[in-house]
Amino acid sequence: MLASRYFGLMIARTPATPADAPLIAELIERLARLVRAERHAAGLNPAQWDALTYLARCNRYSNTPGAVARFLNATKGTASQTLNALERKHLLQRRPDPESGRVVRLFLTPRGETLAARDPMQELTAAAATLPATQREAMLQGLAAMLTQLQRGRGDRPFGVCHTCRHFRAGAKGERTHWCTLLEQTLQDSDRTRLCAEHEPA
Amino acid sequence: MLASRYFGLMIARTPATPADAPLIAELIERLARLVRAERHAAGLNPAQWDALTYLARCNRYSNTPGAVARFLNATKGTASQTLNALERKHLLQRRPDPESGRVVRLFLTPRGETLAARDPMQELTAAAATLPATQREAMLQGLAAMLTQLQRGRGDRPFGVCHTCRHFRAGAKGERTHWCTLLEQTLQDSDRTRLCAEHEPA
DNA sequence: TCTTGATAGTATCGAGTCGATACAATAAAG
DNA sequence: CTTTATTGTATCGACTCGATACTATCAAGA
Repeated sequence: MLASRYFGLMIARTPATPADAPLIAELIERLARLVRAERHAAGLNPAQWDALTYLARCNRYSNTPGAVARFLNATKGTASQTLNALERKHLLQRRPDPESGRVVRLFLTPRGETLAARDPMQELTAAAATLPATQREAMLQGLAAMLTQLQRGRGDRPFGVCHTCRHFRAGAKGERTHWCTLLEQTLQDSDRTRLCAEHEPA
Repeated sequence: MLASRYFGLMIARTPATPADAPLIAELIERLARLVRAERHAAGLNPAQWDALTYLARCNRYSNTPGAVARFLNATKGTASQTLNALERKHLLQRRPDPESGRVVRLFLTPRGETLAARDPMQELTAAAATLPATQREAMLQGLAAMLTQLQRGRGDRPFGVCHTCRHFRAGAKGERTHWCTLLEQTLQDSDRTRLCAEHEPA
């Protein structure tokens, strides 16, 4: 129990809360703040990095300003401004959707793709990689549980990847195309592991 | 392994990195962003909450603008502006240090103290509290390890509480005063669990 | 068809963050 | 007694962020 003695946040606010719960919250906050500081790099700021790396990782139905806004937990207005900044820096292009006149599609430019691969968050990843495997597993589950619980409390949708979605229908063995029953669209094999704004857990 | 399938961040950047390390990083980021959104409350913004709650929890030698800046991982200039905002809102008072003419001491007003107790981060704490105890323990250790590693990499000091510091000399049993060998000052019992900017692990 | 309403996105405003730079004052060390 | 380091502040420009107001498009019902 070195950790809890080391970072002492002993102010117990509700007696029902276990003593180490506030410590976990504190550590998550401080880690996030550290990465935030790290993410003022390459002329981008944290919000811009978030949007850029989201767009590098979402499937082709989730590359809209609205999806970015929801992913960033920001209002549409705020997200729109961040997208303006990325567009001004020629990392991103807005194009009208051919299907629907009120939808805008976002595409990274080659420069944007290149930059997205250099996300400063890698430092956090590297730190996580040094942990023993069993601990990583416990953290993964714990963090995921915390996130889904908080999101449920806010009533917003949690963003997942296609192949864990209840609208996903895998193609036959060896088949490289799949099907989304919600959008009624063909999915490429590469879409399987991409973030989708319409994701609903199976 | 529901978690890693649910949040698929499959872009392995270095082959040496375990597959779940980026997931952990991603989850920490998203949790932090959620809390950040939550922290636009009571007329304060996240940076102001950070400074306010730090000042509510630090010992009386660490309530300076410089310590706030280091705790927030911000420059002195940025921290100074945040402190301006808090002072304008009458949550905080700057007073010159009687000992040293270039040091400023920060004191929360009664309103500031009251507000600090209503930190929106409590939601994160509540989410952590629902986890099983063994998982909390693993997360605590893992997060602490990640934080210290990142801080070491940046070469900055990690902020701990007095009674884990190598400069701390506990008073005799039942004694309510202690001693700091660095500042050569008496410490009250209540200081034992407060954050100190000069902290060095024992 | 007309109309009402929901949805997707943008523009603008004001307060504030944030790093960078420049600068003041004080303290310490030679 | 002069450097030099430390502590803190002011100002600038780009940007975030929520709030508000707005436009355009689509959808569903009368």
